[in-house]
Amino acid sequence: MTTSMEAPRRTRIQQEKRELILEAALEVFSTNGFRGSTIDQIAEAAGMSKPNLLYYFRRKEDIHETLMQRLLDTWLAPLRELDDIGDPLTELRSYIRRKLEMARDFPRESRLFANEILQGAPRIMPLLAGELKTLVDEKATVIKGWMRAGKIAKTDPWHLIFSIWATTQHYADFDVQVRAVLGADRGGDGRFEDAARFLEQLFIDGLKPKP
Amino acid sequence: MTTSMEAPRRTRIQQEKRELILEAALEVFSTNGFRGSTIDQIAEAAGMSKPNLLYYFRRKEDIHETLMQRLLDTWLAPLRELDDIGDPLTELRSYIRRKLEMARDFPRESRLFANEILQGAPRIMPLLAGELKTLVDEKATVIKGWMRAGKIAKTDPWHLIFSIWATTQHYADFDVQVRAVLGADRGGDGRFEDAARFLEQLFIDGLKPKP
DNA sequence: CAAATTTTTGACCGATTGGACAAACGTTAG
DNA sequence: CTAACGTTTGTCCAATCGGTCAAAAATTTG
Repeated sequence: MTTSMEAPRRTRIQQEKRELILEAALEVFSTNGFRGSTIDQIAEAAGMSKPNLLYYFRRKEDIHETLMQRLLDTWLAPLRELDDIGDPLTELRSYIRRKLEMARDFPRESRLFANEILQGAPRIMPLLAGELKTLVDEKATVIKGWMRAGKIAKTDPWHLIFSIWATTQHYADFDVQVRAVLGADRGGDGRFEDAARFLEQLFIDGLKPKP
Repeated sequence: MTTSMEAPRRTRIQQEKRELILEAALEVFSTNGFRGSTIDQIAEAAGMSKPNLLYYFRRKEDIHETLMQRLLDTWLAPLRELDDIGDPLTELRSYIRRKLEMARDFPRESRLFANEILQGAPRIMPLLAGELKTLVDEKATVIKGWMRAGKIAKTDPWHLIFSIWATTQHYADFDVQVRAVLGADRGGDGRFEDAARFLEQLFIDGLKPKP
């Protein structure tokens, strides 16, 4: 019984191979951008021939689109968890920590997203002005509530969120630069812990309510 | 007398046309990335034919290289001006303001740079580990001096610089996202002044020496 | 087993790419 | 005027691009 809604209805092989392709495509797209990446590169990284890859994804854009859809869900998860209940400073601290952990653990996803935005977000603009804006506005209201209640210092919630995004994602998107500047001694694995300490001091201490 | 050092020795037309090409290339490269841009696009944006463009720059890479060389000088100028003499908080405040002004006035340059770093900085890696690291280390020492003297609060100078870079450049590199989230009412020209106020509060208030 | 279906491949296509080249054109110095 | 030099263009090329297709190979189903 085929319903009007399109159901995936995928074989075991299809599921596995599609995952393999998406993993390879994430690697390639995140370092070369969409136009800078070729189907051949992705196919080779996935260990299959180009026509075989095109059997699973008919067009190059389809791979990118699937990747972006998945990305946005996991990418915004930390912000979604920012909750009204619970201590404001604790909430913000764990939000910053989670975002920094994502920059550390999923740098390719961060770069893929950065690439898309840098080029004017041609493929996800509607999502930015829709779903994303709604979410940010909602959380900005929560933060504003904390400020009105005197729980944290008064600032612009939107620009606060932007700054948290910018500083945390910087360690994924500009990783080469960070490591080059820090050098061999400080650019090792410890750089994320240093960053975590610094960002906590910058944001959390800075947000403590002023007497 | 032709010296062994290569001297430009350019015609007036050559100078003008090269500028025209570089201006066009900045526009194209910053929005499409290096591999995503074509010589035809640049030639059309510069109002000339492709062979004519290739008369002034033999290879596509030459245009990009020239652009990157110029970029780095102007890009690091604000940090170079960060001076030991003068009030520390004033110095840092004007550094942040200058960086934000550059994000506002030269977003294409910022995106060009971001594109290069995102893709692993294949063409400017030596500069990052050399000239840039030297400059940052030098300024970090200056900042550390201020901290030791009790003029500003103690933090990690390197990550402080990273955060200033990240937050200010965010308004150029992620401009589409910022405007989409802020919406029609707050996403207008005033967003840079809002950002300036927020960043001053975040960094400067946060850096005031603790009693 | 055999038939049906899914997966994989090699060969191929038109379009676009970066770049070469010689010829034509324009400009200027003697 | 004319020879030399600087500039511009049309044409062309090999390589690469995204994508098609029919047929072979592998797998699943009955």
